[in-house]
Amino acid sequence: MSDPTPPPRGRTSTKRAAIAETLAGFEDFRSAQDVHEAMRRADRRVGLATVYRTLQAMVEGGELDSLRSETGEVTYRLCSGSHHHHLVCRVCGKALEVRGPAVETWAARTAEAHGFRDISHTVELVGTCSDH
Amino acid sequence: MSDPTPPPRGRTSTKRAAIAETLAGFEDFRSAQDVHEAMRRADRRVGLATVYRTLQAMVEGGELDSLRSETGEVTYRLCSGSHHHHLVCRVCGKALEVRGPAVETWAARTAEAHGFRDISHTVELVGTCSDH
DNA sequence: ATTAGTGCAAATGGTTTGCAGATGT
DNA sequence: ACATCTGCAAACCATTTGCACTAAT
Repeated sequence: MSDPTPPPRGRTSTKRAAIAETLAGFEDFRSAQDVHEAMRRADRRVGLATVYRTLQAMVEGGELDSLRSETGEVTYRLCSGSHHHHLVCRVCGKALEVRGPAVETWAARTAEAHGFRDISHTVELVGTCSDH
Repeated sequence: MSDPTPPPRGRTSTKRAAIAETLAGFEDFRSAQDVHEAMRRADRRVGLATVYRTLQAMVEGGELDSLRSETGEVTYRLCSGSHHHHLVCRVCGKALEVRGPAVETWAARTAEAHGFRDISHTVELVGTCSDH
């Protein structure tokens, strides 16, 4: 039911490029506020609203992955392509991508067993990495 | 490192009992606002702040399970005891408890393989149930 | 010219907090 | 009495929106 082909974007945007670039400088998930602050410090001022709008658009366009932090803010990171989940360190925030065929299968089967359609799943692992 | 024994509660609270009772009338996860509203309609008025405070206390005391909805609000439900995950209908909100030994194992192994300790995981399945 | 993109400030909406008064022990 | 519990209103804070303005095509 969802359009697999990302709809055409509007005209080329300077800010959007700057935001994407800033995001590229990070390894893990950052909030819109983080991105905005980072750009401010780098003297690449952007309106906070623009950051929010752009980030959302990028997620819809499939360029970004987003997830909700434990405190409830939405965080973003450049998309790596194929479907995967995250293993996040609760101390340093480092996030590793992990793939879990076992989980995908389990999710599909479980959903089907209960008569659910169009299943999507959220799987996040949080732990303390070896550096802590 | 965390105290496994729920710390002693304060004195017996009337409101807390009312809130727990209200929550008992629900099957799936409800937000603090939902609970507050339900109580208002049942003529068991309570301050919204009290609902928030109480709900949080109950989660800490291990009486409630809480999770964040897709829109970011925190939702609560009486704890059912053993560890499990949820299969939620995106249309009616109905939530089924599902157990996934496969997922637990996968989570533990994945974490270990990357040197992570004290792993906890979040797994939520969202789909459309057979009634829709 | 046209229209999408942007900034700013104001509006939202869930959640938290400060504080005075009610309540259980 | 005394500490905890409550309610109310104000404070918070991430996010959204209205609107005038700038810039890409």
